[in-house]
Amino acid sequence: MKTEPDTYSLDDLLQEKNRTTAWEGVRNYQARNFLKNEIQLGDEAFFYHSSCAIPAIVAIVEVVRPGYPDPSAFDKHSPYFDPKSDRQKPRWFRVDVQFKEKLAEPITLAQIKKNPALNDFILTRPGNRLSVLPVSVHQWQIILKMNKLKTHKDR
DNA sequence: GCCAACGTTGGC
DNA sequence: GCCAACGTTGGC
Repeated sequence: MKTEPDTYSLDDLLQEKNRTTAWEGVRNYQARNFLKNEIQLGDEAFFYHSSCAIPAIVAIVEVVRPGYPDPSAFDKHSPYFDPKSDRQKPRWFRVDVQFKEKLAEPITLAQIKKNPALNDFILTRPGNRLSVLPVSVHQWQIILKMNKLKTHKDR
């Protein structure tokens, strides 16, 4: 799951109540379908910083509430407002995620690109613009092996 | 700031 | 349903 740290960073997540946030504002149908149909309660996800100096995976989060309608689409004052989404037939969905672990060191996009075992990873495919994208179990394990985890559960 | 790649819109 | 124009994403 990608986020621009200037807009919402890992530090922001860590300051939330229960270190939990609603992953709202996704306005891409393919990403929406992952949020709505694919993501299960208890799934883990990488928390990725994009559009910044060093794009990288910085943490792991856990889905604590699976897909449900994104109310920011109904809010005229939200930057994510979409007049074409109505409450009877919501167009956009979100999930809630909770902080789980912070990586001891970020796994950078550059590192991921250099790893031939991750050639099929959607993140590194040219022109990829999905803000929510699937990671196979195999890819997940390869990426985790690229770095040691340091937990911050007791902070 | 540039620009490639892609998604969305809307006329036809 | 096609496709040109436009907007957005996101690495560099």
